[in-house]
Amino acid sequence: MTKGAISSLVIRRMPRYYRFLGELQEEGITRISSRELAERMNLTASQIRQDFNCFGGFGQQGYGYNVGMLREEIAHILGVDRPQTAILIGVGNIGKAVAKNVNFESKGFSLIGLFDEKESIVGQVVKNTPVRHISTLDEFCRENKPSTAILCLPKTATKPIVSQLINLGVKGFMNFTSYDIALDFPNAVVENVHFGDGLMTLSYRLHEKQDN
Amino acid sequence: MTKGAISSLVIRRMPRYYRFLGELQEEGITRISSRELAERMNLTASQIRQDFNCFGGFGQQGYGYNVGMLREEIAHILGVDRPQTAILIGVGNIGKAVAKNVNFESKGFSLIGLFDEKESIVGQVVKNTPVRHISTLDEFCRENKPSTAILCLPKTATKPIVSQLINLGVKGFMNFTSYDIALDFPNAVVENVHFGDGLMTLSYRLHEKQDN
DNA sequence: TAGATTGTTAATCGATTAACAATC
DNA sequence: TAGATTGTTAATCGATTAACAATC
Repeated sequence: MTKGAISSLVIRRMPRYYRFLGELQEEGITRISSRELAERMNLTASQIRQDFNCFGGFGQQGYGYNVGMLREEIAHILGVDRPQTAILIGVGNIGKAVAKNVNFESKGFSLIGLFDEKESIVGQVVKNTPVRHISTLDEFCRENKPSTAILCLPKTATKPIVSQLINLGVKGFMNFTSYDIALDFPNAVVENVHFGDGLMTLSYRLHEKQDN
Repeated sequence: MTKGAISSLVIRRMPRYYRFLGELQEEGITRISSRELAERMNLTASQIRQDFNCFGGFGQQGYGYNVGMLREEIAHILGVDRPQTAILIGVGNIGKAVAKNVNFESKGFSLIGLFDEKESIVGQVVKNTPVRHISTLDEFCRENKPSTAILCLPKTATKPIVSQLINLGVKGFMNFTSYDIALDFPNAVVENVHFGDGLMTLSYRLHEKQDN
Protein backbone atom coordinates (compact mmCIF):
# COMPACT_ATOMS: atom_id res chain seq x y z
CA MET A 1 0.00 0.00 0.00
CA THR A 2 3.09 2.20 -0.29
CA LYS A 3 2.44 5.51 -2.04
CA GLY A 4 5.14 6.57 -4.51
CA ALA A 5 8.06 8.92 -3.82
CA ILE A 6 8.39 9.28 -0.07
CA SER A 7 10.10 12.43 1.13
CA SER A 8 13.62 12.01 2.44
CA LEU A 9 12.60 13.92 5.57
CA VAL A 10 10.11 11.16 6.36
CA ILE A 11 12.70 8.44 5.75
CA ARG A 12 15.21 10.13 8.04
CA ARG A 13 12.69 10.13 10.88
CA MET A 14 12.07 6.38 10.63
CA PRO A 15 15.24 5.20 12.44
CA ARG A 16 14.34 7.43 15.39
CA TYR A 17 10.84 5.97 15.55
CA TYR A 18 12.45 2.55 15.40
CA ARG A 19 14.69 3.34 18.37
CA PHE A 20 11.88 4.77 20.48
CA LEU A 21 9.60 1.84 19.76
CA GLY A 22 12.41 -0.47 20.89
CA GLU A 23 12.62 1.43 24.18
CA LEU A 24 8.86 1.17 24.64
CA GLN A 25 9.10 -2.58 24.11
CA GLU A 26 11.83 -2.79 26.75
CA GLU A 27 9.54 -0.95 29.13
CA GLY A 28 6.89 -3.56 28.44
CA ILE A 29 4.54 -1.11 26.69
CA THR A 30 2.60 -2.91 23.96
CA ARG A 31 0.24 -0.18 22.77
CA ILE A 32 0.62 3.55 22.13
CA SER A 33 -1.38 6.37 20.57
CA SER A 34 0.10 8.95 18.23
CA ARG A 35 -0.58 11.55 20.93
CA GLU A 36 1.42 9.68 23.58
CA LEU A 37 4.28 8.90 21.20
CA ALA A 38 4.34 12.55 20.10
CA GLU A 39 4.72 13.62 23.70
CA ARG A 40 7.61 11.22 24.30
CA MET A 41 9.45 12.14 21.11
CA ASN A 42 8.64 15.84 21.10
CA LEU A 43 6.80 15.75 17.78
CA THR A 44 3.17 16.39 16.81
CA ALA A 45 0.68 13.56 16.70
CA SER A 46 -0.31 14.76 13.24
CA GLN A 47 3.20 14.33 11.90
CA ILE A 48 3.49 10.85 13.34
CA ARG A 49 0.25 9.73 11.70
CA GLN A 50 1.21 11.35 8.39
CA ASP A 51 4.63 9.68 8.50
CA PHE A 52 3.32 6.18 9.11
CA ASN A 53 0.55 6.61 6.57
CA CYS A 54 3.11 7.15 3.85
CA PHE A 55 3.65 3.40 4.08
CA GLY A 56 0.09 2.25 4.80
CA GLY A 57 -2.14 2.18 7.86
CA PHE A 58 -0.46 0.45 10.78
CA GLY A 59 -2.85 1.66 13.49
CA GLN A 60 -6.39 0.97 14.53
CA GLN A 61 -9.03 3.61 15.19
CA GLY A 62 -9.94 3.96 18.83
CA TYR A 63 -6.91 1.90 19.89
CA GLY A 64 -3.68 3.39 18.57
CA TYR A 65 -0.66 1.42 17.44
CA ASN A 66 0.65 -1.96 18.54
CA VAL A 67 4.26 -1.24 19.52
CA GLY A 68 5.78 -4.58 18.47
CA MET A 69 3.90 -4.74 15.19
CA LEU A 70 4.71 -1.14 14.30
CA ARG A 71 8.39 -1.69 15.08
CA GLU A 72 8.49 -4.73 12.82
CA GLU A 73 6.80 -2.81 10.03
CA ILE A 74 9.44 -0.08 10.28
CA ALA A 75 12.22 -2.67 10.35
CA HIS A 76 10.82 -4.05 7.13
CA ILE A 77 10.41 -0.60 5.56
CA LEU A 78 14.05 0.19 6.35
CA GLY A 79 15.20 -3.19 5.10
CA VAL A 80 16.75 -4.24 8.40
CA ASP A 81 15.36 -7.74 7.82
CA ARG A 82 17.14 -8.12 4.46
CA PRO A 83 20.80 -7.30 5.16
CA GLN A 84 23.08 -5.73 2.59
CA THR A 85 26.69 -6.88 2.37
CA ALA A 86 29.24 -4.20 3.16
CA ILE A 87 32.97 -3.69 3.05
CA LEU A 88 34.96 -1.05 4.91
CA ILE A 89 37.90 0.71 3.32
CA GLY A 90 40.54 2.47 5.39
CA VAL A 91 41.17 0.78 8.74
CA GLY A 92 42.76 3.74 10.52
CA ASN A 93 41.44 5.25 13.74
CA ILE A 94 38.00 6.04 12.42
CA GLY A 95 37.63 2.89 10.33
CA LYS A 96 38.66 0.67 13.22
CA ALA A 97 36.34 2.47 15.65
CA VAL A 98 33.41 2.14 13.25
CA ALA A 99 34.10 -1.53 12.57
CA LYS A 100 34.32 -2.29 16.28
CA ASN A 101 31.54 -0.10 17.66
CA VAL A 102 28.77 -0.02 15.11
CA ASN A 103 26.29 -2.86 15.26
CA PHE A 104 25.92 -3.40 11.52
CA GLU A 105 23.73 -6.49 11.80
CA SER A 106 21.00 -4.63 13.69
CA LYS A 107 21.05 -1.82 11.10
CA GLY A 108 20.57 -3.96 8.01
CA PHE A 109 24.17 -4.66 7.04
CA SER A 110 26.62 -7.49 7.18
CA LEU A 111 30.25 -6.37 7.30
CA ILE A 112 32.15 -8.94 5.27
CA GLY A 113 35.48 -7.31 4.46
CA LEU A 114 38.04 -4.76 5.63
CA PHE A 115 40.69 -3.19 3.39
CA ASP A 116 43.72 -0.98 3.84
CA GLU A 117 46.91 -0.24 1.95
CA LYS A 118 49.29 -0.10 4.94
CA GLU A 119 51.30 -3.28 5.46
CA SER A 120 51.29 -2.63 9.22
CA ILE A 121 47.49 -2.81 9.27
CA VAL A 122 46.93 -5.59 6.72
CA GLY A 123 46.57 -8.93 8.50
CA GLN A 124 45.18 -7.48 11.73
CA VAL A 125 41.89 -9.03 12.77
CA VAL A 126 39.08 -6.61 13.65
CA LYS A 127 35.70 -7.97 14.71
CA ASN A 128 36.68 -11.46 13.51
CA THR A 129 37.50 -10.11 10.07
CA PRO A 130 41.06 -9.93 8.75
CA VAL A 131 42.19 -6.68 7.16
CA ARG A 132 42.97 -7.36 3.50
CA HIS A 133 45.34 -5.47 1.24
CA ILE A 134 43.60 -2.98 -1.02
CA SER A 135 45.20 -4.69 -4.04
CA THR A 136 42.88 -7.67 -3.47
CA LEU A 137 39.74 -5.50 -3.64
CA ASP A 138 38.78 -6.45 -7.21
CA GLU A 139 39.04 -10.16 -6.61
CA PHE A 140 37.12 -9.96 -3.33
CA CYS A 141 34.29 -7.93 -4.82
CA ARG A 142 33.90 -10.16 -7.87
CA GLU A 143 33.57 -13.13 -5.53
CA ASN A 144 31.43 -11.60 -2.77
CA LYS A 145 29.52 -8.85 -4.59
CA PRO A 146 29.16 -6.36 -1.72
CA SER A 147 26.45 -3.76 -2.34
CA THR A 148 27.86 -1.17 0.06
CA ALA A 149 31.18 0.41 1.02
CA ILE A 150 32.05 2.30 4.21
CA LEU A 151 34.70 4.85 3.27
CA CYS A 152 37.13 5.83 6.03
CA LEU A 153 40.14 6.80 3.98
CA PRO A 154 41.89 10.10 3.23
CA LYS A 155 39.96 12.46 0.97
CA THR A 156 42.54 12.40 -1.82
CA ALA A 157 42.44 8.60 -2.12
CA THR A 158 38.67 8.40 -2.27
CA LYS A 159 37.64 9.29 -5.83
CA PRO A 160 39.58 6.52 -7.63
CA ILE A 161 38.39 3.95 -5.07
CA VAL A 162 34.76 4.99 -5.52
CA SER A 163 35.14 4.74 -9.29
CA GLN A 164 36.65 1.26 -8.94
CA LEU A 165 33.91 0.15 -6.53
CA ILE A 166 31.10 1.38 -8.77
CA ASN A 167 32.59 -0.61 -11.64
CA LEU A 168 32.56 -3.63 -9.32
CA GLY A 169 28.84 -3.19 -8.66
CA VAL A 170 28.88 -1.35 -5.33
CA LYS A 171 25.75 0.80 -5.10
CA GLY A 172 25.80 2.42 -1.65
CA PHE A 173 28.39 4.44 0.23
CA MET A 174 28.67 5.44 3.86
CA ASN A 175 31.04 8.32 3.36
CA PHE A 176 33.21 9.51 6.27
CA THR A 177 35.45 11.51 3.94
CA SER A 178 34.82 15.06 2.77
CA TYR A 179 35.02 14.01 -0.87
CA ASP A 180 31.68 14.79 -2.53
CA ILE A 181 30.70 11.50 -4.19
CA ALA A 182 27.37 12.71 -5.58
CA LEU A 183 29.00 15.33 -7.80
CA ASP A 184 31.03 12.78 -9.78
CA PHE A 185 28.73 9.76 -9.42
CA PRO A 186 25.12 10.99 -9.41
CA ASN A 187 23.64 7.48 -9.38
CA ALA A 188 25.41 6.33 -6.24
CA VAL A 189 23.38 6.08 -3.03
CA VAL A 190 25.37 8.13 -0.54
CA GLU A 191 25.11 8.83 3.16
CA ASN A 192 27.62 11.42 4.34
CA VAL A 193 29.01 11.67 7.86
CA HIS A 194 30.77 15.00 8.27
CA PHE A 195 31.92 15.56 11.86
CA GLY A 196 33.46 18.83 10.79
CA ASP A 197 30.24 20.25 9.39
CA GLY A 198 28.43 19.24 12.56
CA LEU A 199 31.02 20.99 14.71
CA MET A 200 30.68 24.19 12.69
CA THR A 201 26.91 24.12 13.01
CA LEU A 202 27.33 23.65 16.75
CA SER A 203 29.78 26.55 16.82
CA TYR A 204 27.26 28.79 15.05
CA ARG A 205 24.49 27.98 17.48
CA LEU A 206 26.73 28.45 20.53
CA HIS A 207 27.82 31.89 19.35
CA GLU A 208 24.22 32.76 18.49
CA LYS A 209 23.42 32.24 22.18
CA GLN A 210 26.56 33.89 23.56
CA ASP A 211 27.29 36.84 21.28
CA ASN A 212 25.28 40.02 20.65
CA MET B 1 22.96 43.46 8.62
CA THR B 2 21.90 40.03 9.84
CA LYS B 3 18.17 39.41 9.63
CA GLY B 4 16.67 37.63 12.62
CA ALA B 5 15.99 33.90 12.95
CA ILE B 6 17.93 32.14 10.22
CA SER B 7 16.61 28.75 9.17
CA SER B 8 18.58 25.76 10.34
CA LEU B 9 18.61 24.47 6.75
CA VAL B 10 20.57 27.56 5.74
CA ILE B 11 23.02 27.15 8.63
CA ARG B 12 23.65 23.53 7.75
CA ARG B 13 24.61 24.48 4.20
CA MET B 14 27.22 26.98 5.37
CA PRO B 15 29.99 24.47 6.25
CA ARG B 16 29.69 22.99 2.77
CA TYR B 17 30.03 26.42 1.16
CA TYR B 18 33.03 26.97 3.40
CA ARG B 19 34.68 23.77 2.19
CA PHE B 20 34.02 24.48 -1.46
CA LEU B 21 35.34 28.03 -1.21
CA GLY B 22 38.50 26.62 0.36
CA GLU B 23 38.93 24.33 -2.64
CA LEU B 24 38.42 27.23 -5.03
CA GLN B 25 41.12 29.16 -3.18
CA GLU B 26 43.48 26.22 -3.51
CA GLU B 27 42.81 26.22 -7.23
CA GLY B 28 43.77 29.86 -7.31
CA ILE B 29 40.27 31.06 -8.20
CA THR B 30 39.63 34.47 -6.65
CA ARG B 31 36.22 35.32 -8.05
CA ILE B 32 33.03 33.33 -8.68
CA SER B 33 29.43 33.99 -9.67
CA SER B 34 26.45 32.34 -7.98
CA ARG B 35 25.78 30.56 -11.29
CA GLU B 36 29.28 29.03 -11.47
CA LEU B 37 29.26 28.04 -7.80
CA ALA B 38 25.80 26.50 -8.22
CA GLU B 39 27.11 24.37 -11.06
CA ARG B 40 30.07 23.15 -9.02
CA MET B 41 28.01 22.35 -5.93
CA ASN B 42 24.90 21.08 -7.69
CA LEU B 43 22.61 23.75 -6.25
CA THR B 44 20.63 26.60 -7.82
CA ALA B 45 22.14 30.06 -8.14
CA SER B 46 18.98 31.42 -6.56
CA GLN B 47 19.45 29.38 -3.42
CA ILE B 48 23.07 30.44 -3.09
CA ARG B 49 22.18 34.12 -3.32
CA GLN B 50 19.29 33.70 -0.88
CA ASP B 51 21.52 31.85 1.57
CA PHE B 52 24.27 34.48 1.58
CA ASN B 53 21.78 37.30 1.76
CA CYS B 54 20.47 35.97 5.06
CA PHE B 55 23.67 37.41 6.51
CA GLY B 56 24.06 40.51 4.36
CA GLY B 57 25.30 41.24 0.85
CA PHE B 58 28.74 39.78 0.24
CA GLY B 59 28.72 40.07 -3.53
CA GLN B 60 28.93 42.81 -6.10
CA GLN B 61 26.55 43.30 -9.01
CA GLY B 62 28.13 42.56 -12.35
CA TYR B 63 31.12 40.86 -10.72
CA GLY B 64 30.03 38.03 -8.41
CA TYR B 65 31.70 37.08 -5.16
CA ASN B 66 35.30 37.43 -4.05
CA VAL B 67 36.23 33.89 -2.99
CA GLY B 68 38.60 34.76 -0.16
CA MET B 69 36.40 37.48 1.26
CA LEU B 70 33.28 35.32 1.12
CA ARG B 71 35.10 32.45 2.83
CA GLU B 72 36.22 34.73 5.62
CA GLU B 73 32.69 36.05 6.07
CA ILE B 74 31.39 32.49 6.41
CA ALA B 75 34.17 31.62 8.85
CA HIS B 76 33.05 34.57 10.94
CA ILE B 77 29.37 33.67 10.67
CA LEU B 78 30.15 30.13 11.85
CA GLY B 79 32.37 31.43 14.65
CA VAL B 80 35.47 29.59 13.43
CA ASP B 81 37.51 32.67 14.31
CA ARG B 82 36.37 32.67 17.96
CA PRO B 83 37.06 29.12 19.21
CA GLN B 84 34.95 27.45 21.88
CA THR B 85 36.67 25.31 24.51
CA ALA B 86 35.68 21.66 24.40
CA ILE B 87 36.19 18.52 26.45
CA LEU B 88 35.71 14.94 25.26
CA ILE B 89 34.19 12.30 27.50
CA GLY B 90 34.68 8.60 26.84
CA VAL B 91 38.06 7.80 25.30
CA GLY B 92 37.17 4.40 23.86
CA ASN B 93 37.47 3.52 20.16
CA ILE B 94 35.20 6.28 18.93
CA GLY B 95 36.39 8.91 21.37
CA LYS B 96 40.03 8.24 20.59
CA ALA B 97 39.40 8.26 16.84
CA VAL B 98 37.54 11.56 17.07
CA ALA B 99 40.21 13.16 19.26
CA LYS B 100 42.95 12.04 16.89
CA ASN B 101 41.32 12.62 13.52
CA VAL B 102 39.09 15.64 13.80
CA ASN B 103 40.73 19.00 13.29
CA PHE B 104 38.95 20.89 16.04
CA GLU B 105 40.95 24.08 15.68
CA SER B 106 39.86 24.59 12.07
CA LYS B 107 36.21 24.02 13.03
CA GLY B 108 35.99 26.59 15.80
CA PHE B 109 36.93 24.49 18.82
CA SER B 110 39.88 23.98 21.10
CA LEU B 111 40.00 20.52 22.68
CA ILE B 112 41.35 21.08 26.19
CA GLY B 113 40.48 17.93 28.11
CA LEU B 114 39.81 14.19 27.80
CA PHE B 115 38.00 12.12 30.41
CA ASP B 116 37.30 8.45 31.03
CA GLU B 117 36.50 6.24 33.99
CA LYS B 118 38.69 3.25 33.07
CA GLU B 119 41.99 3.14 34.94
CA SER B 120 43.61 1.47 31.91
CA ILE B 121 42.79 4.53 29.78
CA VAL B 122 43.40 7.30 32.32
CA GLY B 123 46.91 8.69 31.98
CA GLN B 124 47.25 7.87 28.29
CA VAL B 125 48.20 10.88 26.17
CA VAL B 126 46.08 11.51 23.07
CA LYS B 127 46.85 14.50 20.85
CA ASN B 128 49.17 15.94 23.51
CA THR B 129 46.38 15.82 26.08
CA PRO B 130 46.41 13.41 29.02
CA VAL B 131 43.25 11.40 29.69
CA ARG B 132 41.90 12.45 33.11
CA HIS B 133 39.76 10.42 35.46
CA ILE B 134 36.08 11.29 35.27
CA SER B 135 36.10 11.99 39.03
CA THR B 136 38.15 15.14 38.32
CA LEU B 137 35.54 16.53 35.91
CA ASP B 138 34.02 19.03 38.36
CA GLU B 139 37.31 20.52 39.36
CA PHE B 140 38.53 20.75 35.77
CA CYS B 141 35.35 22.44 34.56
CA ARG B 142 35.28 24.97 37.36
CA GLU B 143 38.84 25.92 36.49
CA ASN B 144 38.65 25.84 32.70
CA LYS B 145 34.99 26.55 31.98
CA PRO B 146 34.58 24.54 28.77
CA SER B 147 31.50 25.53 26.76
CA THR B 148 31.20 22.26 24.88
CA ALA B 149 31.37 18.52 25.49
CA ILE B 150 31.94 15.74 22.95
CA LEU B 151 30.09 12.69 24.27
CA CYS B 152 31.53 9.31 23.24
CA LEU B 153 30.38 7.16 26.15
CA PRO B 154 27.82 4.38 26.52
CA LYS B 155 24.19 5.46 26.27
CA THR B 156 23.31 4.47 29.83
CA ALA B 157 26.08 6.61 31.34
CA THR B 158 25.18 9.71 29.37
CA LYS B 159 22.19 11.31 31.12
CA PRO B 160 23.85 11.86 34.53
CA ILE B 161 27.00 13.21 32.88
CA VAL B 162 25.00 15.67 30.78
CA SER B 163 23.15 16.83 33.88
CA GLN B 164 26.45 17.33 35.69
CA LEU B 165 27.98 19.19 32.74
CA ILE B 166 25.02 21.54 32.38
CA ASN B 167 25.33 22.41 36.06
CA LEU B 168 29.00 23.16 35.39
CA GLY B 169 28.06 25.61 32.63
CA VAL B 170 28.53 23.47 29.52
CA LYS B 171 26.19 24.73 26.81
CA GLY B 172 26.89 22.63 23.71
CA PHE B 173 27.04 18.91 23.06
CA MET B 174 28.41 16.89 20.17
CA ASN B 175 26.49 13.73 20.89
CA PHE B 176 27.77 10.39 19.54
CA THR B 177 25.46 8.42 21.84
CA SER B 178 21.85 7.51 21.10
CA TYR B 179 20.65 9.16 24.29
CA ASP B 180 18.24 11.97 23.35
CA ILE B 181 19.62 15.02 25.18
CA ALA B 182 17.02 17.49 23.90
CA LEU B 183 14.13 15.66 25.55
CA ASP B 184 15.53 16.08 29.07
CA PHE B 185 17.50 19.30 28.56
CA PRO B 186 15.62 21.48 26.07
CA ASN B 187 17.98 24.44 26.45
CA ALA B 188 21.13 22.54 25.52
CA VAL B 189 22.62 23.11 22.07
CA VAL B 190 22.94 19.63 20.63
CA GLU B 191 24.44 18.17 17.49
CA ASN B 192 23.73 14.45 17.12
CA VAL B 193 25.90 11.99 15.20
CA HIS B 194 23.98 8.76 14.74
CA PHE B 195 25.88 6.30 12.52
CA GLY B 196 23.12 3.79 13.04
CA ASP B 197 20.38 6.07 11.74
CA GLY B 198 22.50 6.88 8.71
CA LEU B 199 23.03 3.20 7.97
CA MET B 200 19.30 2.53 8.15
CA THR B 201 18.56 5.41 5.79
CA LEU B 202 21.16 4.00 3.42
CA SER B 203 19.56 0.58 3.73
CA TYR B 204 16.16 2.01 2.82
CA ARG B 205 17.45 3.72 -0.27
CA LEU B 206 19.40 0.67 -1.44
CA HIS B 207 16.33 -1.54 -1.15
CA GLU B 208 14.24 1.13 -2.86
CA LYS B 209 16.54 0.71 -5.87
CA GLN B 210 16.85 -3.07 -5.71
CA ASP B 211 13.45 -4.37 -4.64
CA ASN B 212 10.12 -4.16 -6.52
C1' DT C 1 -23.69 2.06 21.79
C1' DA C 2 -20.27 5.74 23.26
C1' DG C 3 -15.53 7.03 23.46
C1' DA C 4 -11.25 7.04 21.48
C1' DT C 5 -8.13 7.50 17.96
C1' DT C 6 -6.92 6.64 13.44
C1' DG C 7 -6.54 7.85 8.32
C1' DT C 8 -7.09 11.57 5.36
C1' DT C 9 -8.39 15.99 3.56
C1' DA C 10 -7.85 20.97 4.00
C1' DA C 11 -5.30 24.98 5.79
C1' DT C 12 -1.11 26.93 7.06
C1' DC C 13 3.44 27.64 7.12
C1' DG C 14 8.12 27.68 5.37
C1' DA C 15 11.62 26.82 1.82
C1' DT C 16 13.00 26.90 -2.86
C1' DT C 17 12.87 28.72 -7.39
C1' DA C 18 11.94 32.25 -10.78
C1' DA C 19 11.97 36.86 -12.25
C1' DC C 20 13.66 41.35 -12.53
C1' DA C 21 14.96 45.94 -11.06
C1' DA C 22 19.13 47.89 -9.05
C1' DT C 23 23.84 48.68 -9.77
C1' DC C 24 28.64 47.67 -10.36
C1' DT D 1 27.78 53.23 -21.68
C1' DA D 2 26.56 48.14 -22.18
C1' DG D 3 26.90 43.70 -20.09
C1' DA D 4 26.87 41.04 -16.18
C1' DT D 5 25.33 39.61 -11.94
C1' DT D 6 23.72 40.69 -7.59
C1' DG D 7 19.99 41.59 -3.99
C1' DT D 8 15.28 41.18 -3.41
C1' DT D 9 10.45 40.55 -4.37
C1' DA D 10 6.94 37.41 -6.17
C1' DA D 11 5.46 32.72 -7.47
C1' DT D 12 5.73 28.00 -6.70
C1' DC D 13 6.39 24.04 -4.41
C1' DG D 14 6.57 20.97 -0.45
C1' DA D 15 6.14 19.93 4.47
C1' DT D 16 3.78 20.44 8.72
C1' DT D 17 -0.24 21.22 11.37
C1' DA D 18 -5.17 21.32 12.11
C1' DA D 19 -9.59 19.47 11.58
C1' DC D 20 -12.81 15.95 11.13
C1' DA D 21 -15.26 12.04 9.18
C1' DA D 22 -14.55 7.04 9.37
C1' DT D 23 -14.36 3.21 12.29
C1' DC D 24 -12.70 0.17 15.80
